[in-house]
Amino acid sequence: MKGHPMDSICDCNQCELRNVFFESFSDEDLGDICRNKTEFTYLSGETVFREGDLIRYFSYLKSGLVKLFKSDQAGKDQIITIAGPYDFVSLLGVFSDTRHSYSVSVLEDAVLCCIDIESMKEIALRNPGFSMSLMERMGAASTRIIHEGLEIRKRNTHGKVAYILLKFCNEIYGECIFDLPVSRREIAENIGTTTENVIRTLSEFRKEKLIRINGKEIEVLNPAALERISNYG
Amino acid sequence: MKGHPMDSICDCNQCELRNVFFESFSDEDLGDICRNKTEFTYLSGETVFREGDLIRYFSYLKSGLVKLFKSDQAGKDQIITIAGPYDFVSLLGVFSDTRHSYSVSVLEDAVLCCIDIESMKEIALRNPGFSMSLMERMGAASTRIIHEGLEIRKRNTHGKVAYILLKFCNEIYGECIFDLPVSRREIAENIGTTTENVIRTLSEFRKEKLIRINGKEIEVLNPAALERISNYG
DNA sequence: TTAGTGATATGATATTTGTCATATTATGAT
DNA sequence: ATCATAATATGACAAATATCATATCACTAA
Repeated sequence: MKGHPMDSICDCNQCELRNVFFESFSDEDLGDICRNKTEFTYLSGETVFREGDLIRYFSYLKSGLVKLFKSDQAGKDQIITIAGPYDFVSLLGVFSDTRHSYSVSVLEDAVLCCIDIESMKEIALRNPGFSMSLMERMGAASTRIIHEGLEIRKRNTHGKVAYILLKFCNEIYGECIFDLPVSRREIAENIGTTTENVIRTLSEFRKEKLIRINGKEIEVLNPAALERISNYG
Repeated sequence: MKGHPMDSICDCNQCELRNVFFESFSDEDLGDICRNKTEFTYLSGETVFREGDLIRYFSYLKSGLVKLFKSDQAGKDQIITIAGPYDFVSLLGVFSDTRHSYSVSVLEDAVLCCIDIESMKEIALRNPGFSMSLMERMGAASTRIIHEGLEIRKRNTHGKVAYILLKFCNEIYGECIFDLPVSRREIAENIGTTTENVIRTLSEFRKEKLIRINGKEIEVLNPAALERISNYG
């Protein structure tokens, strides 16, 4: 699946994300980026790229939600992280590898800004301030993923599920009521347990009135108690 | 603990690591690095820096073995990774953060090459090729840590212990017989289980003649079987 | 509509893992 | 040498987790 290039190419000068990623840019460099970028829209369920595909773009998410994941030989997936607006879709390997080391697929309709990787390298090479801020931002993204992995690794199943629910509340949606963008199986693939354990744990949280469940809709009724469980209760 | 600056400052021109980290350097830049770096030696058990300390250096390991770890409020440690020669000690946060987000201590007597962080930033800002190769190398380091975290997350205890033993064989020492540089507790802190489980699992591997144990000395007798267990047997 | 498939849900059970107790061996300090 | 402490080791048991079976529900395709 290739995504759908937008007819109306956005104007990078007006891009609300300019300050986030390209603050140190001159107008010329911004023009360069603008000419060498394509915006792609994807529908929920579509694949952006697969592990092993050639890297063509440096890309970041303007809107929507995607998952980064790896598949093993048995076909089982392992979710690395869920990325939202302002997050990078191409991680650090983008400048050193020729092929993607993970797959990306879309959880909620998404718009990606994709900049031709060779152009990106050229611009970085003649704009050291940009290289530096890129390094800072990509460093922060990697640090976040590493940190999240450690947080998950040290928790038991209850703590893991509480942790991921709070991530949806606090980081992804910013509210205590939301539609889960992933299946129970995907939660399991994210936190490293089985689908049944996720379902069971969610049911237990429901019985204890910590959350309300209606299919994909989740409401966190007692965030403080979930925090306690997440911090190992 | 501050480490012990070497009396004989090495000549970066002669440094065997030059090709690894600073390939794109001009002689002038190399001279700059050389003037702004200090080599520190540390003994096994010493601390290089602690989580929360101000970042003063960009540093990499010339020789020896160190652990990168985080401590929680209860004082329990979690090992992020074990780093060897040619590995970075300062990770990606080094250019964006002011304080270290993890601690580093020494497992085997180590020599660190430490370059003043402000000098490093200046040099990177006027040498975009260097920024780029730095980004590539730090990217590869982060990718390795993320990958290792995923590999650990998906294994059960036997698989985790087999995985870490094979890491010592294949990646750290390059032979099947070696002295464990870490305690059983540290292995547990690395793979996310308890000390008892590590000890028990090692004993089981010994009883099944997969390994030979003599205190810290380990010999892997059946790497193929360990591989099978690591790949989930 | 109906059949088929995948997601959610729950129970039963076996296995794995964590916890607690205890003993022995190393290691380091005085 | 002696003491204290940490590391290693093992058993017993409780708790957590994985596995297997089964049922219902939702959704898609024909």
